[in-house]
Amino acid sequence: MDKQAVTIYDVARQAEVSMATVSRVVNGNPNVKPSTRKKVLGIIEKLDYRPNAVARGLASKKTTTVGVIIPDISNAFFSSLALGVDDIATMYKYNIGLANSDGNTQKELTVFNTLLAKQMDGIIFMGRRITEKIREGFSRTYIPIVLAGTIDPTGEIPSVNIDYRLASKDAVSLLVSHGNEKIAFVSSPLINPINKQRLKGYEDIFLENDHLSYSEGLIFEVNYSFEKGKELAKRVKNAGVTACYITDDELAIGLMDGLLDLGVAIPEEIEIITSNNSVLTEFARPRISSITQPLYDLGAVSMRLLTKLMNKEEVGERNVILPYSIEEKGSTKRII
Amino acid sequence: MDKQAVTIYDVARQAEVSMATVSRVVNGNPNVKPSTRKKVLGIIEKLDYRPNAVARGLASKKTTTVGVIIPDISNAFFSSLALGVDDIATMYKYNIGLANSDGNTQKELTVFNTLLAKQMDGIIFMGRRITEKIREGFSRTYIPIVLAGTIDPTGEIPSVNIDYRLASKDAVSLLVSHGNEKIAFVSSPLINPINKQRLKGYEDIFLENDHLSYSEGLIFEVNYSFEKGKELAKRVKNAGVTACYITDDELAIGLMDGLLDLGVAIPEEIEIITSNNSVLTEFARPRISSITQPLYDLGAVSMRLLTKLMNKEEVGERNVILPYSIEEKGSTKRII
DNA sequence: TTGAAAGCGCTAACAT
DNA sequence: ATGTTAGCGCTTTCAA
Repeated sequence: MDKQAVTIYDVARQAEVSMATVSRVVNGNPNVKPSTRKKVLGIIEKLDYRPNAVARGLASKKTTTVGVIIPDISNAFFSSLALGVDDIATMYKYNIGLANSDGNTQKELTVFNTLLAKQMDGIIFMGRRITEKIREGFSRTYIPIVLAGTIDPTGEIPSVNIDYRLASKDAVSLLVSHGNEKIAFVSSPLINPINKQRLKGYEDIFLENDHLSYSEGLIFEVNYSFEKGKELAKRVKNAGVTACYITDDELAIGLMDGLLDLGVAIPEEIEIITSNNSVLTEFARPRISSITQPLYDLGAVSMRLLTKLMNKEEVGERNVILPYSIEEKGSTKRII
Repeated sequence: MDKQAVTIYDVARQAEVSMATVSRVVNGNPNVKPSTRKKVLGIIEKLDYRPNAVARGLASKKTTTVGVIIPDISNAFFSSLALGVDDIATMYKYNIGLANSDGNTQKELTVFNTLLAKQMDGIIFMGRRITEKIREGFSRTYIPIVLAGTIDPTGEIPSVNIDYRLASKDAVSLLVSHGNEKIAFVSSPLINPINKQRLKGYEDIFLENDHLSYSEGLIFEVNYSFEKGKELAKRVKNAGVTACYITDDELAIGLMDGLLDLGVAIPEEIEIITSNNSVLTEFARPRISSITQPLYDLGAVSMRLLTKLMNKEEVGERNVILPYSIEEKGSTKRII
């Protein structure tokens, strides 16, 4: 049936050597006489033989495939990480087993289990938060797991992130330096530990600036999405804020969109700064000032870390923190 | 080493049945006495046994995973398709083996081959065009392949698309109905068969409208990307066009961005309509009018088609055409 | 440098 | 309804 019915045995027979020898040349084992190697290679070419990775996986207990669990592949933030993961995976000859979790706790667990069943050599996990269930799932296996752009409050699981708290503090600082006194903190669900960190960064500002007063009324918590941001515009406007720090780009674009629809001038009347600097911030008008996270690198470094873990190499810091910066664009005032 | 060292044999022994019986209950084979089934299930639970999918794959010659080849996972167009693919794959109990091809012909072939080596049950291919090399690769295997949002000019390979020619004709028609006479066709590389179709749609307009004259100077061909679109703005403006049809959303946003920077009023001075209606068109200001392609469905239907092919079910049309529509937003004039 | 042979964990006839 | 027994295609000792 399968056109690819050529097995290692066929090659061995035609090359008049044993399977073991064929296996050796395929795997680059040096203990093969050059002349035999050449002969085997010739037959491989002639027969168009390609090793069956499944059989290989069964025999060697390695699949050279890593699972990637992702809340939403169509989200610019996560897909940028995924690109970084894929590139490094390819570089190290790994394939990707992709699983969308919809950010659904139950589904995260399900896909994690099927990924385990498929014998992934390691797992990159992206999620909004680490639930007890998934943590328990993680603890039932020895295969390495790395969190990418995802915080485990306990710090037990290797991860790659930026310092969200410091970054949001810096972002809000910028707004403060522009003279803003009523600054909104617009956040996707605070149950997400990253958002908790960001809120702390926001609160840090009030500790250092006596003339500012913290108010519950300045905290807005909604769901992730363009639409939710848009719906929020009226409330934010009515709160009388002159600036907003926002935890998600889509949310930020939605909010800005809503504000513009309400006739609010940006940045003149309300300044906006967001968190992820995804391409979306470039596409909006005005362009949205943002914390710049190294999205691609977040994914790439996670995958690199995972390769080390899979190879049982020595790794220094298992909770990697990457640098960030603040990029001022059109949605904040340009102070001269 | 592995915490998951439990095999079907362990379960069989403890449940005091044969491996075959365990296999039967795991696979839902009805030929098992309820009481034994219950006993086996109990042991499975107790031992936390999870079937090894690799061994299964080797024995059954089915991996229940499908390969997805994608030019750029971080591109909104493709990642939306990918989401549709993933959802339907999950629904049919398939996993996804993802491979980014960078739109690179050579890499497409490489990843295709590794996907084959990993014994994917089927492949979803997204690309800008089908090269002879990849076609040859396809022809060397019997596993089903479906093109998603990708045209094979020969129509040999099963595919799911919209009627790009008709869609672009409709889009340009709208511009004509608004009184525009100099309408630009701004395209990513025309070597892409989809763009060729679109150009034909654009040309169809001139056949039906005698007062319009086709001119080479109205055709702009650049690379995919926001930046390229932006760079193009001056040339487009200088060409004196009053409207543009654009083949890619990022390109459209870039072009619009560039035009706005040049002080061009949109849609008053130049109307813009694009092709993919990705979320980006919502994020831009003004929002960009667009052909609406059912992105998610393009992926979902492709995957559904692939499941039929993998099951050797009867399929009516192997080259599926999905409906599209035109959505007028802020970048085209609203005629009352 | 090469070969023989024993699995890897499971499925799928074939028997019973 | 259940068990026996070959493999699936490869890696990997262990010998030679």
